[in-house]
Amino acid sequence: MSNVNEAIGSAPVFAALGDITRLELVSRLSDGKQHSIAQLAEGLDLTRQGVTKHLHVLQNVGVVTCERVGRESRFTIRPDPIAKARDYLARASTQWDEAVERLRASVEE
Amino acid sequence: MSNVNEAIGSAPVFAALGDITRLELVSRLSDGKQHSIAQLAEGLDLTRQGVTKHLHVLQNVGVVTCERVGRESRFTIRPDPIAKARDYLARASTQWDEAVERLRASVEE
DNA sequence: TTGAAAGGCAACCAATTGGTTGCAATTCTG
DNA sequence: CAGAATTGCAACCAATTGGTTGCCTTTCAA
Repeated sequence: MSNVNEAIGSAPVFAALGDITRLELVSRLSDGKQHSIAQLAEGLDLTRQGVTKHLHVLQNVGVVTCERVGRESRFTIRPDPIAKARDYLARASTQWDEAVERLRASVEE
Repeated sequence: MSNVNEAIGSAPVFAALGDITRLELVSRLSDGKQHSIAQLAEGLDLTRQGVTKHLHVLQNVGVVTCERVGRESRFTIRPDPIAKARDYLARASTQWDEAVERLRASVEE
């Protein structure tokens, strides 16, 4: 995939991570285990429905998946999208690192 | 700074990057050079004011800075916030990598 | 000096977001 | 079975977002 397409592919993931509550949810899910909604809502200062909405946002960009088990909805983190976003930022950093280095060199030459 | 505070500190940066137009602007600014608004707006399918608003969003989270020179506003990328966000994602990845590894080990033991 | 270029500011608008409440449905458990 | 737990769905709401247009100011250049 081209760089630019990976960029626009990562934008929705960044948007999903751009909320403190969702970042907290991702953090709680980072143990790799399955968590029910009630479990994830615990201690957060908003209603269960609010948490549900945030989980759906994360699900829509593929950061988490959901599996219904009995009366529970169990959410699990899905590594790939975040890894892609991470790699994108890593390459972006390298890009301006090198650019700045070239600028410095051309000034000092 | 604690991990959780770095997380909530990165949330606004993620939010700022969670838009295709702004991601494109960051990309154009990744050459480390200064760019005027008119220059950055070129080729984008929205008005100059639209671009200005996006630049302000990026400026508010510290991703870019602005310097007025003559009649131009020159924007420059500012590495730090993106680097912080990158590091946060890197640590998050490591975190669930290790967690998943521990889970796998405990299942197979 | 006069016109064009670059940008700031404010008002306005539709769509989205983040949140709520109420209620119905399913599933577990004593 | 009866009640509690867990969730889904829909309606509703205020605030934010992403975008526009119109107009004014500053600055550059012929």
